Amino acid sequence: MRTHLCGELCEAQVGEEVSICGWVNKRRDHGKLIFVDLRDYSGIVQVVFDPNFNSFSHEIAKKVRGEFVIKVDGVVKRRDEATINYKIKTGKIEVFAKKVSILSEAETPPFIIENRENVDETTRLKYRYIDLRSEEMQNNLRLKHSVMMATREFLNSKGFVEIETPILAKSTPEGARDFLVPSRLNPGRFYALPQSPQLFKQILMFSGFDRCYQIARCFRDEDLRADRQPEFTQIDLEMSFVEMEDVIETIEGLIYFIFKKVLGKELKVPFERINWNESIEKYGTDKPDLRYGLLIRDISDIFGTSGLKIFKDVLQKDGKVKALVVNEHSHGNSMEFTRRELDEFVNVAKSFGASGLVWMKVENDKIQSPIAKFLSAKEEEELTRTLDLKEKDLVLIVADESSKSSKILGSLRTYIAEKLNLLNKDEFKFVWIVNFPLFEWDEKENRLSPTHHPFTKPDMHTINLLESDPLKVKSLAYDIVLNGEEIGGGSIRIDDAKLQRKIFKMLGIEDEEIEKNFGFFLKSLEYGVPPHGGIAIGLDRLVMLLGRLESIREVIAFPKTQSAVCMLTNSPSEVKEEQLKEVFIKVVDGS
RNA sequence: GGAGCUGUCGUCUAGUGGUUUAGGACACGUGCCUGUCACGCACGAGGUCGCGGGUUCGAAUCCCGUCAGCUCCGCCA
Repeated sequence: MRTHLCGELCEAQVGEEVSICGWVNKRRDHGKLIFVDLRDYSGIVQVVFDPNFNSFSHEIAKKVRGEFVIKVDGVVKRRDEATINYKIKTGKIEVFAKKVSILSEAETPPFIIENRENVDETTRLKYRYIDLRSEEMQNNLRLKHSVMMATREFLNSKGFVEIETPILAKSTPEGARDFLVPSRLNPGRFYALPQSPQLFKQILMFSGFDRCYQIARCFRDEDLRADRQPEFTQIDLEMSFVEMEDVIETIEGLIYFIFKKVLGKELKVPFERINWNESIEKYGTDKPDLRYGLLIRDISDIFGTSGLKIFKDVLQKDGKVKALVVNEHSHGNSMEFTRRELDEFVNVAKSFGASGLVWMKVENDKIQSPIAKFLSAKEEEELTRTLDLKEKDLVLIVADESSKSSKILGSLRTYIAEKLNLLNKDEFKFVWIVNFPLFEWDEKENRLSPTHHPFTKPDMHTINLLESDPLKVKSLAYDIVLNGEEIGGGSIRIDDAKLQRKIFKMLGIEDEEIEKNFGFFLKSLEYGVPPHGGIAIGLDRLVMLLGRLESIREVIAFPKTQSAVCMLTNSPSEVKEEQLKEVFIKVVDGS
């Protein structure tokens, strides 16, 4: 049908007869001459319809409109020096049309493709087939494809086997909310779409595949965010006879390979590592952005004898006074915060759950602050020395329960970094978070819950605390963080049925529930299991960051809105009564 | 479940109680135009101001509710 792609035509084809197909990007009608910019995925080329050259095709070109799909047979000609368009790759040539066929007419498009950046996302999602024609979306999805290709190439070369696991899987009440699928053949029973192929990939290790991976679709029925969709894709892998170091090394190799292959960028490996508690202490989060400083400091000691009620009360209740130092060093240039901006920080901190925020700024070598008059000379001196305060430095202080004050300042840290433009968009800063606690305390349920997941192996150096102080037990889990986004996480898994059962029990799962939900898995652990571990990398997030994009929706062809609706197909939708009957479902309350 | 922001021709937007018969740009239609590439010129068509209620002599504008989209908190083992 065609001999060339629009974007690949160049001076080499001058004089040749070519056939090209594509969408009409733009038509410019000069009465006699008509110019059409023809677009396919490779690029744009100008087609000239000249009545003196071919009057028949010129007549047809009069009817052509934007987004029509046409086929053009013509001759490639070199453009006159004066008419060269240096803005496009094919600007030195043009195609003189001998014959044109309209393959498909098109309604006037709801938006101009080149203008998509300014168009409401709802409209773009409703007409996703048009949005996807844009250079940006083509690039984004092709970028994702390249990452998938590189992943397969790398893992295949390391002895991994790609194995599929069920999409119709088993519901386990642990973890995220499941998407349920009713079973027509088994009335009243349900499959669940997998939140991850976790247990299947472990069992494949028990089956002796040694190493396997899959580019796996995962489903979680939780609320959406800019970086979260109800269905998303993970690079999911599992390895036998390995320790944490082996998995980490494999992933560093994979990420290095992807960046080299896809962006031509050589990353520094190995990546930095931070202990989980250090991450929380210094950055107030388990996914720190290391592209900038703004460290959190514990200044409780300074206020140990303080008469200041807001600090005294917190410290007496075992809380902490913590500070975020915003200084010229981390900012890169001189700064001055207005009263209005300081008030804004207070409000932002409150929106993150702070009961208050105290600010201090150094002006003319004096500390200015709403609490300045309550500070003793000694406290002021210690603050200046401990935090190494210089002229114009700003200190933001939160006093609260230790982890809460860290978390609030961590959120504030991100907010300020964005506001002060501390983020280098071209930098890729990876970091491993290690030494996670095995459990967290679930305030609402009043029981232990796993930090990673219940199959994570405890760090054997701390296993003796399992009974006495379970919250102090560390795990062999690891997260990989890129520019403040968690892009993956994994662990060495429990390979002992007795320990696995004990962990389930500690999580407060009844014996009966354990049998019902995990009986098959506990049994599989009893027939010869290799030490094993793995990791899952969030493919969409990784590609989003690789493409320096703001939203995961930009790397998913047909994403859902924040209320989990597909604007293109209008799913989810109601179904016919008969369909419901077949699967024994009765809608009780649709509201 | 909660907080914030947004909603005006196909698209992007101006309009903060009366001069609005809701204005502009792009797109669209018709005509003219042989070198444009953000083509140009002329004319034209196109709006339940998200929806419902209220306040007012008068509402796109103020108030209440509601819906939708986005960002965030909770949630995401």
